[in-house]
Amino acid sequence: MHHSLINYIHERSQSELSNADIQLIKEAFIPKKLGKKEFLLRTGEVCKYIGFIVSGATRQYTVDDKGNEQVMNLAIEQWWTSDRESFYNQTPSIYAIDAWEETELLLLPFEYYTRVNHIPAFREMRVKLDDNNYTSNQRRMNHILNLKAEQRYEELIRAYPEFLHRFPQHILASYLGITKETLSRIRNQTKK
Amino acid sequence: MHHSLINYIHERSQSELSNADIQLIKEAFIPKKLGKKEFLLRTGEVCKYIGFIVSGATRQYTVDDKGNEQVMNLAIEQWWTSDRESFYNQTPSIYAIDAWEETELLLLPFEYYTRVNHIPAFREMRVKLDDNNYTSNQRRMNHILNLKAEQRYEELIRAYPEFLHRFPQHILASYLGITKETLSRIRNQTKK
DNA sequence: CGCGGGTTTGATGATGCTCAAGCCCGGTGG
DNA sequence: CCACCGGGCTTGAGCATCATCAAACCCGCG
Repeated sequence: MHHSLINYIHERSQSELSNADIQLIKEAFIPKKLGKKEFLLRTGEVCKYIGFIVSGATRQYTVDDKGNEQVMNLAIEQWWTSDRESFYNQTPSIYAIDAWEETELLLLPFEYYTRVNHIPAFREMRVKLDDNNYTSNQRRMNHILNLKAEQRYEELIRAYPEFLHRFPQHILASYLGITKETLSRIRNQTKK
Repeated sequence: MHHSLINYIHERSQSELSNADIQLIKEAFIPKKLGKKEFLLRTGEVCKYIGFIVSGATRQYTVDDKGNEQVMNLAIEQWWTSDRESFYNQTPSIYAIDAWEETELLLLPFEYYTRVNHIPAFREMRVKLDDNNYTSNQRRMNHILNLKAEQRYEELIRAYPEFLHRFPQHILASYLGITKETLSRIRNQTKK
C-alpha cells in the first residue's frame, strides 16, 4: 500500500526520496480499511490524521439542525482527506468524514506530521497541493456565487467527470449546493 | 512604510529577522500608492505582485457578461492582496483588483518571491497565513451553501465588523452573494 | 417477492432577483 | 448660500429559481 503513496510523491516533486525518507513514510503512515459508511472523523472529534486514499471514496460533510447532510468535499483514490482546520489546531471539527465506498487509506498521525514534513519531496508535494487546493476552492466559490444550478452541474462534469459514476446523484447535488430533485430535473432537461 | 510589514512579520513568526533579512525585504517590496478605483490588477493581465496593504482598502472581483461586478475578496490594512492562481502560475487572471480607498501598498514582485521565501520568519508567517486563509475560505463556502442571506450578513458582522464602515453596502452585498436591495431589506428588517 | 436506496414527477411556496422609481445627503459650482 | 448632481440607499411590484413535501417508480439483492 505504501508503494502507491511513494509513487504519488515521486510524481509530484523534484527532490528524490532517500531510503531513510521511504523508511519514515512506511513507519508514519498507518494502513487502514474502512467499510461503506464507516467514519474517519465524527463531528465534534479532533481530526487526528491526514488520510491518503489508496482506493475507494470518501465524503466530508456537515449535518444541520434538521439532520440534512451538506457535502463539503468529495475525494477518491490518489486524493487526500482530512479536516485541515481541526488537524492543524487540534480542535474539534464541525465536519464528519466517512467512506462512501470500501476504502483503503494511509493515515498520517498528527505526531508524525512535523517529521514527515521535513522530507523535502513531501514538502514540495504539499506546497503544490495546497496551491491547487486553494485555486480550486476559489473557483468553486466563484461558481456558487455566480452560476445557476445548471451551469454548476456542467462545471462539475467538466472538472470531475469521474465523480459521476462514483457518487449517487443526491450526494453530487448536495456538493453542488442544490437538492436532489433539482439535479434530477436538470439532467432530464438537458437530455432533450 | 517597510516598518509596518517588518512588524507584521515579527508578530507572526517565531524566528527573528536578521539584518540581512530586513535588507532583503526593503529591497524586494516596492512601495506604491493607489488612488480610489485605480487598478492593481486588471482582468486578463498576469498578476505580477503580492501586495501587502499598509493603509487603505482593496477589492478583488470578476465582471460577468452583463457588466455585473461580483466581489470575491475584500482587504484592508495589514492584509494581503493578489490573485494567487495567476501569480504562482504567471497566467492571465480572471479577477480585477482595485483600490476602494486611497491605498498604500508594498508590492513583492514575482522575481523576488523565491528569495524572500527563503527567509525563515517570512515563510513561517506565510504558512500560518495560508492556513487561516484556507479555513476561512472553507467557512465562507459552508456559509454560502448552508445559510440564508440574513444569517450570512450576521456572520459578516461577527467576523469582519470593520468592513461595515469601510465598504458601502452594495459592495458588501456582492461579497455576500446577494443584491444590494436584498441587503437593504435585511437591515431594515432586523432593525425592528 | 419484497425491501431499501436511489431517482423521478408534480404541486406549492419561499427566497431573493430584476426593474423602476424615489429619496437622502454630501460635495461642487454658480 | 442655494441649486444641482451623483453615488448610494430604500421601497415596491412582479417574477425566476429553487426548496419543500408527498407520492410513485425503479431496480438490484437478500
